Amino acid sequence: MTAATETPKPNLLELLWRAAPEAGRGPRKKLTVDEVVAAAIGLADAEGLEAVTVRRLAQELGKAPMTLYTYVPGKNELVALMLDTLFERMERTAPHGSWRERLAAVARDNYALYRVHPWAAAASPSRPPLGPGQCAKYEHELRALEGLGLGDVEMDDALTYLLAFVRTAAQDAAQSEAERAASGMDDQEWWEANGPLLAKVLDTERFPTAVRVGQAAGEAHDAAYNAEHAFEFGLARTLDGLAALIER
Amino acid sequence: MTAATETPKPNLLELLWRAAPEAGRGPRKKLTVDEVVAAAIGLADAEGLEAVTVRRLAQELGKAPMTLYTYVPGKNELVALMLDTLFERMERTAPHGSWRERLAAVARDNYALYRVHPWAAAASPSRPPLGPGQCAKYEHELRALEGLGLGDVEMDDALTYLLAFVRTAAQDAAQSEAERAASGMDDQEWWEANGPLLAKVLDTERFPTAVRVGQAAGEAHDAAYNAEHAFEFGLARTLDGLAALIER
DNA sequence: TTCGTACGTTGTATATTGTACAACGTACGA
DNA sequence: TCGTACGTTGTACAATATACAACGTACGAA
Repeated sequence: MTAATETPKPNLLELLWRAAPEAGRGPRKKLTVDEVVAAAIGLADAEGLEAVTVRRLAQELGKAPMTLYTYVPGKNELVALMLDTLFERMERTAPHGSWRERLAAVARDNYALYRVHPWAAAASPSRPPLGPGQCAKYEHELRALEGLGLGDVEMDDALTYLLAFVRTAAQDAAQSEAERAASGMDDQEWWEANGPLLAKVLDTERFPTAVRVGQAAGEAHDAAYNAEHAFEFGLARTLDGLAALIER
Repeated sequence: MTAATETPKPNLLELLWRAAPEAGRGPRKKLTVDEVVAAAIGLADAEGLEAVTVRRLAQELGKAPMTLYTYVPGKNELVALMLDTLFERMERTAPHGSWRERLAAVARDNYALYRVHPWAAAASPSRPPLGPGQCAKYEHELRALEGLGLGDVEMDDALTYLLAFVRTAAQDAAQSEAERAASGMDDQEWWEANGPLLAKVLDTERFPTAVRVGQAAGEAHDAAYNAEHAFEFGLARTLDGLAALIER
């Protein structure tokens, strides 16, 4: 019952800021948190986040699975670290031009990040933990909104709104790709398989507008859902929406 | 090698439209797909989607786990059915007023759905499978966009954009609540635990804007992240953004 | 220099998950 | 009436995160 020998789990924040008290006695660590996180990111990039299991990652690093728990308290914390590392590394276009150009650049930087690391869109929460990467990102992105006459709270609201749009757009794009890949059917095969039933069931009496618009949308985009188009359309709308706030 | 006795797995679309050919011989089924789906929805509402396991759901229905696979080919299909059922049942405010009021009503109906069934926001893809519920929903929502001078493709784009916003807002709200509940810390406890480190690490030299704006935002909302505020702010922006398209 | 102990490493083990497979029995159609 | 298609279910398996304890390393005090 002696509480003296308790080794408290490192906090997520301490981990993010690499503020863990370094060990004294015992064997030297043969890895670093950064190496573990980098390996996890590489694995996720190559094979998706679902391939990042403790076993697999350990194997990739030439260690036993349980070893990783010395570096990271659990898998959730690992993912948080992966994300913050991405945020730290990501491209930050130097701000210039009108506020609209500056915000568009912020949006495109984020979208590019998520397109290169599709797993990140799904993993990233609306309010990421305050790691160094996230803070640097927040600082940079807020600067695109300075000097526009917005209050501090409005600046945060506007940025959160913009980033949520981008994250969702990227998430939808990645998911749509993943579904296509998983089904193993291209569009034509899908229609051959499901067309007859749909034709029977989608009568224009019950769903006149839906059938008309759905068909038009389907034909306009080469796939059933064209992610890039949705992003461009949404970005324009989002900036228009912010214009109503900024230029009021 | 006789292919005559193959019982092909029922297609997801067939399942959604309840178009499966009813069985002839053999014992009578003691449940229906709808009962299974309804039980799953109830379970998810009460204890979250992660509580909906095959074993648990079977127990709830007084059956052996594997029995469920007679009604549903797998868990993915079950979730799709749960969602479509929600869409079928959901409130659809009768359209009236300006286009802005009509679209706001669509957004609020969706938001209300996701707030009552928080698991649905996370589970629902950007393009849900074309079940009867989804079709009825699509038809109803498109009508709020008719007669505004938009092309068919633009109508679909605009609706997709609006719905993605609502889904994300609801998702973020649910996630923020879940995290709060999971951590078991209220805001004060969190600050007591993490404040000292943050104070050390967030120096105003590196992150001047971030610290200033972050503090203002944190104080403005009673919690670190106020979901309802984000929804109202975002809805206004989203409608403003669509206004630029509609009233051009 | 020595030696106790804190701590890194790892093998084993457990509780959960989705679902494949085969046995069993029911009730329809010939 | 009876064969067989199909609903039901027990058992089984692979994969997950991670708890626990054994083992050995190397630091810090003697």
